[in-house]
Amino acid sequence: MTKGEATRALILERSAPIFNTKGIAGTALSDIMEATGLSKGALYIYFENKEILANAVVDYSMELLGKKVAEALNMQKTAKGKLFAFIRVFDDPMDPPVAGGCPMMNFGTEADEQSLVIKEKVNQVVNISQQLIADLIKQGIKDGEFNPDWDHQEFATVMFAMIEGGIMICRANGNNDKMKLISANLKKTITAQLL
Amino acid sequence: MTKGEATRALILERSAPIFNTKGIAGTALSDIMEATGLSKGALYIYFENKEILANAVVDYSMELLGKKVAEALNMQKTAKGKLFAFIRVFDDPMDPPVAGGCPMMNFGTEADEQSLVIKEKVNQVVNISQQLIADLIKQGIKDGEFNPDWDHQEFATVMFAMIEGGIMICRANGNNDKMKLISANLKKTITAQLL
Amino acid sequence: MTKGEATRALILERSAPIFNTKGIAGTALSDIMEATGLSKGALYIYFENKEILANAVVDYSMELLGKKVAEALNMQKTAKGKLFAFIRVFDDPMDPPVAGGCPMMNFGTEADEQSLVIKEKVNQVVNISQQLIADLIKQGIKDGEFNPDWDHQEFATVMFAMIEGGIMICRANGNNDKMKLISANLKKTITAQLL
Amino acid sequence: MTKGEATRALILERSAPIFNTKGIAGTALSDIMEATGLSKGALYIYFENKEILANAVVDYSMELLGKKVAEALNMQKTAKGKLFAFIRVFDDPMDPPVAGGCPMMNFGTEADEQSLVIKEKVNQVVNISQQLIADLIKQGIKDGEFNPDWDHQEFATVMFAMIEGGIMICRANGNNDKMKLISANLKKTITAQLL
DNA sequence: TATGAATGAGCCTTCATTCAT
DNA sequence: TATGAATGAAGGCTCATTCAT
Repeated sequence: MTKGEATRALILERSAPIFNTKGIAGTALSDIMEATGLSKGALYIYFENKEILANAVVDYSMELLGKKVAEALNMQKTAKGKLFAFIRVFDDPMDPPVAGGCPMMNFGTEADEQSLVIKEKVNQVVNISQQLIADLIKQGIKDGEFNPDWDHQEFATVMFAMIEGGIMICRANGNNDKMKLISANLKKTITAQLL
Repeated sequence: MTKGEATRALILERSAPIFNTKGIAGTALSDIMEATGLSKGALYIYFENKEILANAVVDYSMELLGKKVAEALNMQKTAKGKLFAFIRVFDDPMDPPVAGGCPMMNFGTEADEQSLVIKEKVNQVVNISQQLIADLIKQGIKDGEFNPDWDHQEFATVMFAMIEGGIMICRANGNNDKMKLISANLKKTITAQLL
Repeated sequence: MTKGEATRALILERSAPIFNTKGIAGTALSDIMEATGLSKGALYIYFENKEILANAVVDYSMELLGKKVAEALNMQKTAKGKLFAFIRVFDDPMDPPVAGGCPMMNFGTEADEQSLVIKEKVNQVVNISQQLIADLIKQGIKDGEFNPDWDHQEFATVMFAMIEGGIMICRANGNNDKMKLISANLKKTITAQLL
Repeated sequence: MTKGEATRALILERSAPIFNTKGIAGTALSDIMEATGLSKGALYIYFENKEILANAVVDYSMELLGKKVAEALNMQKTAKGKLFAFIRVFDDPMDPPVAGGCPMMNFGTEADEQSLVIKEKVNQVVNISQQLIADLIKQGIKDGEFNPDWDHQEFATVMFAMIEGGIMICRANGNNDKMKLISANLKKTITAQLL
């Protein structure tokens, strides 16, 4: 990794929590200068403009989230284990896998009518996430782990919605209480489908 | 209503969808001037500064949402009817009860680390909403409509999370497909608790 | 004239010599702030951006030049008198009719490959100027003042080119010496065509 | 020519049309980096700063123009031939001897109140050009080619002014039409002085 | 009550310049 | 000789806010 590549990586790493926290419109380049210790001019060496930086930060945050999920899932063998691990990744919204909250929700709500590019990035991750859950269940059914009549597509959407809604509630509340309820409920439903 | 009160109401009415759509940081006073047809000076007569206007807009949006829910619920007699009506209010995220999307999610994610005042307003509505659902179930149980063993507190949170998560998915997708799945699932669960 | 109109006029008046002297690219908004005593924000009330201001300044300068020429010509009765008056307007390139030099040459050379809008504005004034000279001669011929065989179209172009070239020479030299030669030569040619 | 000298020459060659086209203020070092394929640091090895580069480019452009004129004149024997050749060099302002337009006019108008050094360089070339024409005529008179009463100093200035003014008109017009008129007129005047 | 002229801080961006490698 | 990472001043522009009218 050349020095330039290291600086580029540093910028992404340090900007991501800021964008995720303050929003894209609410983040000033001066915030990023402060967080990185770089001059304004240096930022423009690596990112043509703020919009391009914002897009790169969204990509970075989504990839980071994906890695955290993959890591957690890889440590499990069974479908049930993997589903429970997925839930655990999002179990603690006050200390989330990507600093600042859920990037899907944060960037999604802001981009809704601001940036088509980011809206589409969010859309893809939202879809992939549900598909991942659905695929886990399908595999579990194939392995004789789950009830073959379980509607995996429906449950994937319900589970993903419950997690995202739970994040939203907990960040409003300022505590994780409601997420505990939700993850318990999800685990109960999953367990009920075990053969 | 004096002329002044009418102007104040007009400002709130016209600004609400803009703030809800573009976010608070992303909304300029010039946007509101354009939407209301008022001069900059006039806005400052009714609202001391942008922050105070934003707070008032959040209140207005939450009240509007509350009214839409109350209206829908008042047309129903049974607890089941009221729960179904609640779901229907949020059934169409692409044409939501408050223009621009769900104000709880939109203002909540932005305010998360920006404005404690708005964060607290959102928190209250989030809690009241769950409480409303829980109370409907409690009443339904008292009236002999629902299974008395139903955990109303848990379901209230689950249902609210599923709706909010569903809104988030649908706005990312750009269509209501997944919300149909979710509301069908919710109705199925509710029906299952009927005596 | 409202206060706003007065301010707008002031901005044009004070910016014109600066743009004409330093060029459009070379003129900073801070130069105009200083010259007008206005704040940056105030300039943007009257002109959407620098390009629009520059275009307005070009218009203003060309109109000013046109007025100076018209004024000088209106004081003369004969075609010869008017032609001589035209020459006199440009007789003193070190103290030109529009402060900073000839706006046709200054804006024309800069706009050449920078701004199609200004290039076209300059083109029009360049053509109108030659046409004005040609028309004066035509009128003089009609009035029996000039030799009817005089090629007025050719002379109009030659005279205009000599004046513009003369301005360029004199501003390079830093004195009006060569312009004296040129205007004497022009007057000689004109006189030679008198009947 | 060492490699360093070659690089220095390359920079001048490639920058000249850019400076001549976009102006000195309007040319960024990044334009020159792109045109030369060199890094920022490399440019600073050969030219201490932008001003010194600009001065060198002006010198280079003027020398290039001088060479083109000398070449054209050397192919002619008679004074008339040389004068006609001089005119031909400037005959096609849309495809001028130095790419981007006449450097005397372009650099002259910009430098007028910006750079005394460049203003003086332009002044010298403007004077030398007229002197060259005057000397050609003087030689023609001495050789018995031209009428000895011809005011060579006056005509030199008139001819030079007409050419420069013609260039300005044609670049505004976007075509060479008026230059044809002007060069025909000049040739007619010269021919009239032949013995 | 309402306007609109004006401000100034702050934003994004560009650019000439420097310097370690 | 040449690179490219980095700087910081300055440029154009936006925007919340003020205030005389």
